[in-house]
Amino acid sequence: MGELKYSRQREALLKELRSRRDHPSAEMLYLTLKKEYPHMSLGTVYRNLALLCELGEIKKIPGNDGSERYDGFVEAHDHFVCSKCGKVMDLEPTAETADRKIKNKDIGCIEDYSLIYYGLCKDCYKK
Amino acid sequence: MGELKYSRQREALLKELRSRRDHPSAEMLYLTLKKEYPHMSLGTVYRNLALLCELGEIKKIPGNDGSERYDGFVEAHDHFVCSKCGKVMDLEPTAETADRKIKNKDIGCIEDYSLIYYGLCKDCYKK
DNA sequence: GTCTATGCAAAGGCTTTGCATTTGA
DNA sequence: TCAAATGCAAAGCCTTTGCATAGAC
Repeated sequence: MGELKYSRQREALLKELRSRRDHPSAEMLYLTLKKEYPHMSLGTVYRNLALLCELGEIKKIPGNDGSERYDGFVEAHDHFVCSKCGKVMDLEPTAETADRKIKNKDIGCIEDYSLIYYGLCKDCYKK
Repeated sequence: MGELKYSRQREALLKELRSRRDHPSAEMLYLTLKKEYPHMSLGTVYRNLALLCELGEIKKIPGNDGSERYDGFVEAHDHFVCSKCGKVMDLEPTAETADRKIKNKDIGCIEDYSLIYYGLCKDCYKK
């Protein structure tokens, strides 16, 4: 693989993702960034999201509506996804889960984990 | 919504899913069922998978390769997904995770959860 | 100058949907 | 008989890719 060159778009994307905790989709990010960079393309957003994931700068979360969500915070934490409105919220990590080690035993080597709770968020629960 | 009518295809689909623990995708199921029911269509597989999920008979697991995987066993348990070959394996549920209750507090109402570990399976780890 | 990143649009892959027909009760 | 389920194909949606151009070093 080649060298990594600076790109204004990539910097803006990472900055945007680090500034919000609402776990946006690629398109949500695209729409936001388009305001500042009118020529920004969706392809560039996807390419940089994939790159940033590989670099470990961000994380991908499977959304409930067919699109992937992105999280600019990589410290261990869990998520809650509202089945009705699709909102994604952060939860404190559970110690037991984070500590589980099965390296080289039954499974192989665990590198990461994703714990997602599903249900109705406060707002949707009321209705 | 209307009544639920018996369908040979749906029964075969559920039976197939209950008979294996490899968490197949819709297409994998389709290919298997096509042997017994040559006219089986992918659309029918998808429609019945969605229906069985709603009924709580099966569960959907976000795959690592862009396609969803299906699990015919709904008792609480966790999963391990190999980042290399895409294989999905079962893991014992972690008590702490399963017990977490946040109903009506910070979040809303938790109805379900999905805990997925990522890494390299035994086979892929060796290489 | 050279290689990476971008913009744009087309292509891909998985899933959903429309509609005429078949099937279960 | 009549709504539900199916088969088939077309349409949808999100994401990836090809290619010419712009930008970083």
